[in-house]
Amino acid sequence: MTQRRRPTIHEVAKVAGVSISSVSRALNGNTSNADMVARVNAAVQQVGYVPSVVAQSLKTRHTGQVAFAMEDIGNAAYLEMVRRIQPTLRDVGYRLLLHSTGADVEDELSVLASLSQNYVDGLILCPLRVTDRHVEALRRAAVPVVVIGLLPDDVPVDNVRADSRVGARLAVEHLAESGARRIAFIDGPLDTVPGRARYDGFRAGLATTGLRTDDSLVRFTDFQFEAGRRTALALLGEHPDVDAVLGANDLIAMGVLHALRELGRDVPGDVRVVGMDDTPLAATSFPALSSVSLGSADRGRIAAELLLRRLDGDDAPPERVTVPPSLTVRESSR
Amino acid sequence: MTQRRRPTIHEVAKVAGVSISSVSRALNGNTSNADMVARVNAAVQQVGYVPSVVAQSLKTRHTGQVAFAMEDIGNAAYLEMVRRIQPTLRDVGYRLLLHSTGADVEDELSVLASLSQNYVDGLILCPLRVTDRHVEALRRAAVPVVVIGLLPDDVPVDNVRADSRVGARLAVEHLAESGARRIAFIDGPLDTVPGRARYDGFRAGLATTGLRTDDSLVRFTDFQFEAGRRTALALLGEHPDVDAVLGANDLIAMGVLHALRELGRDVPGDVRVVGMDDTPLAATSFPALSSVSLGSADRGRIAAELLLRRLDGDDAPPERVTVPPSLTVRESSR
DNA sequence: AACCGACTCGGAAACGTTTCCAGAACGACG
DNA sequence: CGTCGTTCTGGAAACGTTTCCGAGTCGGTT
Repeated sequence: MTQRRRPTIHEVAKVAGVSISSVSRALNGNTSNADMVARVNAAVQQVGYVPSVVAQSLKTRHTGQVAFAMEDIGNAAYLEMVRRIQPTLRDVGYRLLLHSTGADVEDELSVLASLSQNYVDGLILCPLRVTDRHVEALRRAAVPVVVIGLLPDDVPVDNVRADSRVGARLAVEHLAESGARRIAFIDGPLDTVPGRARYDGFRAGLATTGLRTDDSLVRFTDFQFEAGRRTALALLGEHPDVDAVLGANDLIAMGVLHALRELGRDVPGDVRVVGMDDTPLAATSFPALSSVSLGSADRGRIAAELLLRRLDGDDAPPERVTVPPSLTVRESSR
Repeated sequence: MTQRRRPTIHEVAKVAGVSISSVSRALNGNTSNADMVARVNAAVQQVGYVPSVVAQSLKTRHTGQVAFAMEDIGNAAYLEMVRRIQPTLRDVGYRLLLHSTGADVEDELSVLASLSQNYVDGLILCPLRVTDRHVEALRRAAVPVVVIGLLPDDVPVDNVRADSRVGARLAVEHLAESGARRIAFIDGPLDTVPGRARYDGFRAGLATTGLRTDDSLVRFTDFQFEAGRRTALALLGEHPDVDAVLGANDLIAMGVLHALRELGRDVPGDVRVVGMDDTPLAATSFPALSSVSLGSADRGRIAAELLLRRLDGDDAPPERVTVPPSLTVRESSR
């Protein structure tokens, strides 16, 4: 490997026979003399010059980079977000940095703190939960931040949220309309933001449809397939009269489908099932799973757009966008 | 927002009453005088100093960043890779940049070219296919590159590959051992690297098990769920005697499962099904899908480790690692 | 007591850009 | 023909670090 030093703007200037300031101007379109531009371009070609983004960043004080931080990219919801955030940013020339915090609150905070190092121009953050220290860190963040998820009203930061409360209510109303009377709910942990919101939405749905609230039909477990399966087996054993189950996410709902199959109950004939998040799992399961989409892709796109506005210098007051949920009915509840 | 300028090493030096060189040395552990270190640290605390990584990068000529480029992060195989690459790099202080090239060869090449801008210290690349221009670009890449996927032998670049040929053979041998005699294969496009390798592996498996090769039982379609389902419906209509189907990935195999269900054929009683890639889909489908893992997570981890070695200055000849496939047998072929 | 080596510290020069500023060139106008 | 305004160019100063180099201090050896 020939360890030749890569050419700088000085080489170009020498070859073109002009000053480095003229080279810079020609390359950045700040010159009108066509002859100068042509000479510089020729010299650039000749020496194979490529600007150093690091030096540019140092001088211009922006990096052309944006970070996205979330718990685990393996989570389908975050994955959908990345898939929309990346092209949105890329189209206007930003690079995307990924931070998987791995469910570690300290790690989340250290990402926020590290923003002072100025290695990115902005951040999109999906916090697991929002502590006082988060609020403090968000207040003094060195660059614009957009938070995807619930956020106290007084935190001066752009915010995009899903409405999983309404989402859960939608699911319950749909199940009730299609004839279900004994609707069970398998939720995630109640001390997480989505777990809580979905529980509230479930009860709200029961209330609006006039169904009786029976907390013995509600279980809290992890947002995982096996957890959903085992919990469903137990629940259905104790309450054979259940005629519909709402899973707090698609993985749980898939577990429920498995459990029902093991118990020999027909879906949707005996029991209807609905999941949440509307991941690719839902469309390919058998029977195909009805699911409430919480608009992950949209949330990602909107967050990216909000951030881009800030990076453009917009200093309007922070915005709060709520993406409405939508239910896709498939065979599991038809 | 108080637009106060963030403090530099000069502020720290002034407050501590020492020179900027001493501050730099103290912060980088190049000084032994405990008193100096203490004073500098105190000053750092007092003014709230955080080093500028951009300035550091300019001076030290490395950025602490690594890029990972692939077609689409939505693909489960790439997703698994990212999930292992990120922590591996993070543990030694590197940040990860994501490039989804979106099946665009030009975009892939432009990523390679952009390496000359020196915004990353290294790259992990999963090329769709390897053209002459790729080879040329890889040869003159400005920073170390590790390629995940097939690569001509003479390209001087670290390389990690799966062995989907052996993977497909494994699947066929397993199906034959469990009693299948008429094994069909639904492959992806034959002009893609994995499509070709899996086809070869399928035929090799038939050969080693002594089963007759019948190309009317092989179909080429897209690596997608719907494609798999429709192709399976057609295939099984024409050949009702098929007693096993290998899908070239899990999505195709899921489509096959659906098709069999629509046709009222029992799995695995009437027809056994095996997929490839061993994605999360496989474990949650019903019946749970047997699948050949091509070691995406391992490939990601190994690629990251190889790259780290290069970044550490290792200039040994390029390495070539092949990750062996492994079959996980689940209900769909038991 | 003088000298020598080891060690520490400050000054200054990089790293590769952008941009401010001042001067040169030049046409136009009085 | 002199002056003024405009346009273009080159020099030089940043941006915020790291690191080289030389000067100074100090303890130990002859």
